[in-house]
Amino acid sequence: MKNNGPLETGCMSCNVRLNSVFNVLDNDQAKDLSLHKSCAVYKKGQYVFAENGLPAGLFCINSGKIKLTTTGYDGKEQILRLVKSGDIVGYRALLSNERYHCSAVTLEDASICMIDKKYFFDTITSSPKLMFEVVKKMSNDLKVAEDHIVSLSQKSVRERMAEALLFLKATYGFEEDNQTINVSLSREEIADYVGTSTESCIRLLSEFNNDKLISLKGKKISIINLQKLIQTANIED
Amino acid sequence: MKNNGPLETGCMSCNVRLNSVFNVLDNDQAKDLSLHKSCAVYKKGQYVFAENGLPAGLFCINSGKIKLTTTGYDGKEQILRLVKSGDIVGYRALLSNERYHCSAVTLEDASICMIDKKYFFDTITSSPKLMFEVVKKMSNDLKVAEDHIVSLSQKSVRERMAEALLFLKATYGFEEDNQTINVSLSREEIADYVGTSTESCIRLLSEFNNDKLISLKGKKISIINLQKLIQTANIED
DNA sequence: GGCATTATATGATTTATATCATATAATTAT
DNA sequence: ATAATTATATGATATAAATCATATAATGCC
Repeated sequence: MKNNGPLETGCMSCNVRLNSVFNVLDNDQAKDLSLHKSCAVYKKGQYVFAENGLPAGLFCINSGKIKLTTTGYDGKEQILRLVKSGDIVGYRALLSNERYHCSAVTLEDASICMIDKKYFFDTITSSPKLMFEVVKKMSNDLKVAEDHIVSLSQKSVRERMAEALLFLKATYGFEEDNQTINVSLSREEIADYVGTSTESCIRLLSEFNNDKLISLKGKKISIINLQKLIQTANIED
Repeated sequence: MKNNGPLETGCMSCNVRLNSVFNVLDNDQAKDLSLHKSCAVYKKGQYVFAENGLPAGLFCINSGKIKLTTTGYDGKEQILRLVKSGDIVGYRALLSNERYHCSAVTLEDASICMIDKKYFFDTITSSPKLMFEVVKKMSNDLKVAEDHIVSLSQKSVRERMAEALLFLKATYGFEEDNQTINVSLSREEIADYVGTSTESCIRLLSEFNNDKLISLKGKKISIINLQKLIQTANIED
């Protein structure tokens, strides 16, 4: 996969107010915002930002899916978050004035806006509403991370694998057939999210397939028996 | 351990401005703040707040140590964060207007202030400086949580155990002897942080003790060979 | 102060999962 | 198209760590 960098385009088509945190802005604020953002088109596999880089602004996903990934030990990747259109990325390092501690990589072709750093800070400083939206976003990411910690600490790889499929479904939803998870990840990427080896990931997916919990077609995973998958994930209630 | 609830006291002795996030307030703001907080003394093992409860305010640790813990699967505890004096707790649920997703329990006798919810919201809304301090705090907690995810995903229990000791040292520091970690946790609590069984935790501590990386005296753990402990934790550079 | 309970310790056994190995299928490049 | 590379699949083996078991030490309680 070649990385020629994103293709800069105008912002005619993209409406940043569709992005969750910005829908608290009024019309004037939204108009002003569009003057301070630049849109770009990214090919699948391109970096939106990279670990250790300095944030120049806030990224808003207009379309496409993104993984936030960090390099762990012996170069093994860890997928920390999965992001969908409407979401913001790169807000953590930006807000705390740090370097990125993870990279953002597109999982498919994507259209992404960048809002200038200074403008973003001015806007959230003057709009508590927007600030609270961003805070809620970070708060949710923290909660999700801590849930992941509990899962990694206490669940088997098998349970976490089932849980991961439910998480992918919750994040990206189904395709039109109402059963195929609407994202294409390699087995390795799934393993890098679950915290297991690629082989174990492949094996467990095969097993779930044999047990008719899911069905596999290339990278496409369909949930056939949701109830049993939930049981396998050992989700309490 | 009996839980008779915290003992309410006046706020003569405690100075909330010592708390990290509040040192951005000016004198007038700090004076005003002390009118809207109430101090209480907690015995070791008491709950400051409990999972699923609704936040009534923000807690500031004047003295004492706190664990944030959540109940995982089969009732197994997971320690999510360890908090020391000067820190705030309960900010996440408060800011996102949710119920607590973890409990806060004192690890030793503690003196803790609570700042009224409404007053806290008014203050951070009118003081972007304070808001940014709280945001930085949450940002850091998110970073720490994500580092923990990588560790849980990619490291062995043995490595994580060594890492946990270094983490405890980094969080609470040494006692006067300059080698004893300044916190008393049960083996089970350490296991609940590391994500392992109590037996494995005990076994590994014994092993580190035999290998002269640490020395054990009851719940007190001293780091004898920091260099080797770092190696055992497999910390990269 | 002695009894009950809980925490720590350590041994024996089992098991989930990583690792190593090899094969086939699917992409990508030439 | 064909070769080369990468992804997926599955078997065999090794091992870290959980679990079960029992003993001792420490702590809390009447």
